[in-house]
Amino acid sequence: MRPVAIVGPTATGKSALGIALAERLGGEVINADAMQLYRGMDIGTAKVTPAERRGVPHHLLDVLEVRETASVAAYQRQARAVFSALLDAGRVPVLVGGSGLYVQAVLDELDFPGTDPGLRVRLEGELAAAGAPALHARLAGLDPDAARSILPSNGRRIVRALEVMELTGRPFSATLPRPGPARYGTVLIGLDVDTAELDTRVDARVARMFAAGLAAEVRELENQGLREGRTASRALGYQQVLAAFDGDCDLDAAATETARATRRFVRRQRSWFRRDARITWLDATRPDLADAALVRLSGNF
RNA sequence: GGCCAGGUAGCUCAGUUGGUAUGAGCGACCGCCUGAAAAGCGGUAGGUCGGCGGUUCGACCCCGCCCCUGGCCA
Repeated sequence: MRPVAIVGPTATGKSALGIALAERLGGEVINADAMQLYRGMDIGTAKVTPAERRGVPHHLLDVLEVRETASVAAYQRQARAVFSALLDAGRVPVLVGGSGLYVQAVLDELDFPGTDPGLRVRLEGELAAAGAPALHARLAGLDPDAARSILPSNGRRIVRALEVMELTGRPFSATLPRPGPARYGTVLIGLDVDTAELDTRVDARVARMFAAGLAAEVRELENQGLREGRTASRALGYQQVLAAFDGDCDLDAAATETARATRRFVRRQRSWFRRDARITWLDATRPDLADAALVRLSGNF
């Protein structure tokens, strides 16, 4: 049986489908959601509870502390190691998540040429001092191709391009993911829901998170260094609750803002996944969802 | 009832000493995406400038009346 990846915007039921498929295929779930890597970020990331997992093993959940910075490259190494181990053991890998780059890092031929914290700090200092356009001009002199594909205002990507060049001595020249088949013969299934309906689901889900004690969860994580966490402190819901703790707004406003930001995130997830022609899309509201997904997996449709 | 302030983009507001609104931020829509990706970056569409009259070559801007909102006084 070929591995399967379940992708798509948030709040469409990817986790539940992943568990259902794993049960029926003799598989195990591998998380491909950047924020669910964090230990303690449960309510706000809608992480499946042990009970909901129904005994299906889940990998790459709770592997980072909130003060640690997430990294696609590190994730890629770990996820591929799990994939290989499962395949060796005759288990079916079920990759589930909404972080497009993370999914791609596992399934496509992406190489990450390394990083250097000291160099990073230096370049970010230069970015702060000179501004993005100045660094972009330098990039244009070193690697015109890269400069053309990165906007002069996008400081972050400019810094990364310069870092790679200083590190490797070669042009950054972003190698676009080849439009080939996915690694391991993985079948990609996309879940989506009509926009108006999904927006309603998002609103309901955010309300549920706040009612379930998201604020208390954030308070606890704050004690564990959430504010120093470069990645975790930016997570939807967490970011907004921290702002409320700072007195910028009350918790109701934080909830409203979280819902709004999540809707925007859904749009961005769609625009990322839409361009991947390998994905077979299913309407997440159909009652026979798991069966429909299984049909795609066996290739008889 | 009287006085004052205000009514400009979906929202909060700039602005025009009368000459086709360079409007801004947020939102919306669309897109980009290689060690922070629930991040980061960009593009586009939105306005009969509260209504009706008047003055003027020309009014969002001046005048009159009216409507609405907030405040103060009775």
